[in-house]
Amino acid sequence: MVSFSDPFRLEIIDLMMDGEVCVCDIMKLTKLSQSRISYHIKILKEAGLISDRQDGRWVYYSLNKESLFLIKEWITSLTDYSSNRKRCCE
Amino acid sequence: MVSFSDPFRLEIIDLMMDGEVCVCDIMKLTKLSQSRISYHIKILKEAGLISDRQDGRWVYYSLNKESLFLIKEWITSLTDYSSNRKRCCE
DNA sequence: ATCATACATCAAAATATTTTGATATATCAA
DNA sequence: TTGATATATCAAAATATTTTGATGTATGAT
Repeated sequence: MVSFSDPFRLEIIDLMMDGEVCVCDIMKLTKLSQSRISYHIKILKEAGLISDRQDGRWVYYSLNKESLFLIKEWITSLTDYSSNRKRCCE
Repeated sequence: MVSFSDPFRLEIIDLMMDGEVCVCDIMKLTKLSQSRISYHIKILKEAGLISDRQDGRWVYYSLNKESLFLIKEWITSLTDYSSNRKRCCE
């Protein structure tokens, strides 16, 4: 969740919408530098949001649907549980 | 989305799960300082994630279900569109 | 009118994140 | 085996966010 916190990471996530991308794809599509992309990719990977698959010199990244699903479930739980019960400092 | 990026904000959001809370509630439940809470509340408010309602000296905050729903839709679009089509640097 | 309470705001300090540029590693092609 | 490409990693610099403590504002109680 906390790894969603950077606009460039959101951009990278959006690029993965329609399938696998390699760092070189992201470079072409975003004009970000290579090390900058690797840095953000690392954060997304550590958060479990993306998966990687190496093929030769390329590493393909794609969204990890399961973790995205878990986040959706968390958001659902936030709103569903809410009974609008009021509370305050006694 | 970017406003989810702080663990204390996530904690505050979780507290709002079961209804409205005021800053004083959050203070009691988290032991964060008042100005610290106001700071995070402000960020959540600016992101449209929470709504506020004043009642006398108290301000009650609650989750904005619509904006949470929009986030869920965005996540859904990320995974649903994905046809796992491969792509690479030509 | 005065005081206490609830919360907001502000500037400075503390801390964390991001960017950059250099270098490292692995793979493939020639 | 040499050279080029794809990506990772690192340390320093740049930048952004968060925390703190002080002060401000509005409300309601006495």
